[in-house]
Amino acid sequence: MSGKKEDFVPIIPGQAGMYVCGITAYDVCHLGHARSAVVFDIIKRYLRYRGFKVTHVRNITDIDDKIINRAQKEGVSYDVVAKKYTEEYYRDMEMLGVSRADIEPNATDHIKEMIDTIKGLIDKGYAYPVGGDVYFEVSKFPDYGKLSKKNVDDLMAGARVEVDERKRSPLDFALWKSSKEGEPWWESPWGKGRPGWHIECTAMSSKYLGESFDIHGGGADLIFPHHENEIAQSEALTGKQFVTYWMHNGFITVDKEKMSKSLGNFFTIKEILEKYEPEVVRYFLLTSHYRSPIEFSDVQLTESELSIDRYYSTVTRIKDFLETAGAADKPGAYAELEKILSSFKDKFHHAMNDDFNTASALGFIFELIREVNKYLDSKPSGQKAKDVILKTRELLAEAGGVLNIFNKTPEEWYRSLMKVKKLDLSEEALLRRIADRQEARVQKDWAKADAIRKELEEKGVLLEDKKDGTRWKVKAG
RNA sequence: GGCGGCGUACCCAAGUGGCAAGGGGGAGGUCUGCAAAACCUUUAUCCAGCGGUUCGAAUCCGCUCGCCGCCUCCA
Repeated sequence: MSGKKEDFVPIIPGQAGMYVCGITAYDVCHLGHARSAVVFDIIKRYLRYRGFKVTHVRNITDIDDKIINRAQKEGVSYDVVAKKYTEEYYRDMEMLGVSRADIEPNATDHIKEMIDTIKGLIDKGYAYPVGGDVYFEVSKFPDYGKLSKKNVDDLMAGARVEVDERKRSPLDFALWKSSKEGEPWWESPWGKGRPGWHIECTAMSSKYLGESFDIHGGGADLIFPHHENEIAQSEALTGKQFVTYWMHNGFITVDKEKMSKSLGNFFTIKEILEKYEPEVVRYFLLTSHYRSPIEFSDVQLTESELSIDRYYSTVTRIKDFLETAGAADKPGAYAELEKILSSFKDKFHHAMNDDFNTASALGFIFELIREVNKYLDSKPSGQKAKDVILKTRELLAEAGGVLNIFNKTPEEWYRSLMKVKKLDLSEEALLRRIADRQEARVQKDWAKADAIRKELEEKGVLLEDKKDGTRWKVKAG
């Protein structure tokens, strides 16, 4: 609300109530929807990791003009459309490692709560019915505009031509809309109709999180009017502060412009997952701070893929080391690595405590990656060396766990890459060629060995000769 | 027009007034049958520009330029 970073002080110590605006289920989701979901998934995971008991509510708007339009176009009932795209949404989110919210309410399951809320607002004089509609009277709520930092006069000056002359002011917004012929409807004290968009969040958040709660999130485009209107409705009704912390994620851009339905410059999650591994997409979304705009491009996705590959290459080295390390007590120069290890958690927490700075947190992860590689290059052995490496693995897993990335085995990562890159090569055929090449290498037939390596590289597989055999990986990037 | 944000190397990107993280790329090197991976060195005397505050500013203030967003449905 202050527009600045603030320390998190929950209403109930140790707990956090978080409401995040989900989607309107009228079409498939694009990357922008994914960003919002991933960002708040991380926020929830981190708060839990730090010991907060988080109640996460994420709504689905399943009744609205766009849904009705789509249903009419397709000649089906509105709930068929809503159900279809809700399912698509959950499928996309699961791919991206977004966990389910604790409560995922649909608007249409809360018509009664909404009607009660609207009745309350009318009783208190903040809303008025006209015909079958009910509007919220903005002029009755003096704080209107406090979140978006707009003032009512400016809004009035900029108001577009108003079609509905029954409204007392162009700024007044609908709490309840009477239904037109052929539209879905619910019975209400004002006749047959359906709820306005903003009221569901007020009714459902108070039902599940109380009249006042800690965090309310969503995309930056929801600040006005959606969240402003929620504040007006909620605080008018209860007289209490609605939300302590408002958090809004920035946009995905394409050629610097906001990715959006209306501009038509969007990429659906499904399209992107045709070309990129889901973890790549999630990682990409974490490489910038959540409030900054992030430019969507193949170059950036490819770099993300390379970064992840670097991570898994190191995991492979760690695994190889732990399996083959000798007993000879030669711990080598571990001081530097130990230094990084001992400060890693603090740095990671510090980054995440600072408004969930995932980009900075990733930086620390790669700093640790470099140090452990350096240490492994020194060819250490013995128990001390193993302990240090085990500690490294544990810390990497912990950080990756919070961000819900880096949690595959390298084998899973390469198989997944193989699939998404549609390699014209089965794992069996690949292993056969590696065996062929090994034979050639034993014969010191370097020409043949190199030819096989080249052949596989052209198919998208890279070979790395190690002391005890050859490793393969799918060429990233 | 009102309100808000952004501008850091070849690209992406973090940066809480005190020697400019991290990733990708480039150049050189170590290792290797040759590679790859990994590591090392190097690639911003400087953070859009100009002023100001300060012992000290990418970080605070002012102005200028450029880009973007919200003000209408929108993650």
